Amino acid sequence: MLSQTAEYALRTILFIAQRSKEDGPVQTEAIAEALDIPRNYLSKILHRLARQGVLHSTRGRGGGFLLTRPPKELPIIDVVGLFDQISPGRRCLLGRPVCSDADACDAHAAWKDMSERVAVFFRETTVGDLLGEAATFGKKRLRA
Amino acid sequence: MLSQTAEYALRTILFIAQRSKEDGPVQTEAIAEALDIPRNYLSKILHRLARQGVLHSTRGRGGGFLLTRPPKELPIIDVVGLFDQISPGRRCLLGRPVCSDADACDAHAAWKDMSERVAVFFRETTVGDLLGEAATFGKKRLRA
DNA sequence: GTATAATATGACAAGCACATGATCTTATCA
DNA sequence: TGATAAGATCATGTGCTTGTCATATTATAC
Repeated sequence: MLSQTAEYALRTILFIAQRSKEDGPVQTEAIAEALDIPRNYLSKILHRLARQGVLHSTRGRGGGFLLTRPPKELPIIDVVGLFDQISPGRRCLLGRPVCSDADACDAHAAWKDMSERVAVFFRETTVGDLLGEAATFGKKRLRA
Repeated sequence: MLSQTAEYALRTILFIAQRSKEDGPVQTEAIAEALDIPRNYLSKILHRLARQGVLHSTRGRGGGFLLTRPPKELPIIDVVGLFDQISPGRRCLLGRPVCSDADACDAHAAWKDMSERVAVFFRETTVGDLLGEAATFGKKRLRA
């Protein structure tokens, strides 16, 4: 479902969210070792997350990475969306160049429903939800 | 969602299902041209579909490919499943080596629900459904 | 101001999905 | 039995994702 890179990114964000609460900035080396991710590859992922404003990086002694937002305010689409294309109108299952509500293939309605569900999941689930800091995900969905 | 190869395979099966009704065995060349799929690449896909019993191939003059089953009895998982891994317990979103109902990450329940929906779609939708030969798909889902 | 700790980055290589080109094999027809 | 029509197969190429190695850059500590 997710590319290797996007999965690395998501696990990394979750790790930083937890670890930084007690220990402050989290170093690349610590993440690489804890999550078994190649160090330099991870470094590039971290850099990209920082460039896009999800992480804040500081260099030098005592440096590392911190979240720029509280976990509950960080939807996971903001993490995986940097690496994988999740939502933007996943194309027709049958590869038809045009497949809209108006001009639909037979799979269109059911397929659209599912791909929208997936998109909603990534948009509405936050890093905080996945950490169990606030189990709001299930409740939100049930109430709705 | 589907790999390029699996999409080729599905479109090819749909094309053969339609075309063979009137014209008998369908040749690689005709499919390649009509669907704009590289000829030799298609040839390998066809060969694989034949090996797996979805298609029947005949060589020589008048040869080509035919479905081995009526479209309504051919779930699309039997086509795309040869090329993409659709269902078998899509792994944990967070890449946890173990992520079961018993030992679940916080995303487990919601994620499982969605991946199961996708699997059901591929299992219960047939080639016939997609051709509109029998618009049973929507009806089935609505009745259920 | 030099040593050290950390991120940043450029060059490159392996592996896979996708694709191409050439050739081999099998069947039909005259 | 030779020409032709078709699928089968082998070798190779290309681009992207993933991963590696080496080095540059920036900050802190003493």
